[in-house]
Amino acid sequence: MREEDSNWFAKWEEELPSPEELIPLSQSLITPDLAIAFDLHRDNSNSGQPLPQTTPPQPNSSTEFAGDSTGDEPARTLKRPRLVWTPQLHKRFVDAVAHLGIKNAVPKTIMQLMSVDGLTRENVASHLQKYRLYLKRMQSGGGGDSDHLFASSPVPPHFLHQTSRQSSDLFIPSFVPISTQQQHIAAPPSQFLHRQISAVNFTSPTKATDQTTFLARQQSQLQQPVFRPSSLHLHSQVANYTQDLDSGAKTVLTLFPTRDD
DNA sequence: CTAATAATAT
DNA sequence: GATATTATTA
Repeated sequence: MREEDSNWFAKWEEELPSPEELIPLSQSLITPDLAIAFDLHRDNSNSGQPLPQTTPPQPNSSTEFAGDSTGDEPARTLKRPRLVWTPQLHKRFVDAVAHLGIKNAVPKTIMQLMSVDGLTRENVASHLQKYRLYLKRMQSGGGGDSDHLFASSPVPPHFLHQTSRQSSDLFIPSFVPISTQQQHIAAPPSQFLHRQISAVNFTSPTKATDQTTFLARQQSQLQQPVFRPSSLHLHSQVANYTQDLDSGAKTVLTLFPTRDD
């Protein structure tokens, strides 16, 4: 089965374009601020889950912020919409876990590595929990037709084999710097599709993954519609976390700006 | 952090 | 109403 170990990554890296990868997800992160700014409080009629394939538009190119109302400051204490784990997002998750190694694959670290703005530790923790259950279930019974999301991303063999420890994950080849060029979190209600907000998300600076910071940042953006973040921006930050990895971990990740997803 | 349970969406 | 997904709590 060793051969598979060599191959699995090859196949993985091959990155075969699955339908999910191809579909243009128009999912952007809508901050509570924006939500309220738009007068959309909690429309659960349809706001929750955007059907993956029913979301046609891709008007994300516009960096315009409709109606930057003046009185939207309280980003705190507001409940942000449910996070929707898209295949892409999940892939980032899996990548992060894989590259961190099971050992360091804890919510906090994963979150940091993912560098997905707006993503909280709780989000990752919850997803990680479910992911572990999925792995377990897979070892046991196998064919699970329910876990469509998880099935969309290949599961590194390492995950299945050992339950804990093992840092062999370090030898993993080229690591894709998880740059947050266009991340999709939370689904925009259909109503909003008209005024689709293209939230340009940059990775967190040094370690400020705080929601507050993030929110503040987005707000700033709203007021300064002059952002065209280039890749440069990104990897300078990405390079940062290298030190943050496990103290024993020497095999630092090779981070180049890749526009994978 | 992890596991269990509640809440919410489909 | 049941099931799946995510959030919250222990």
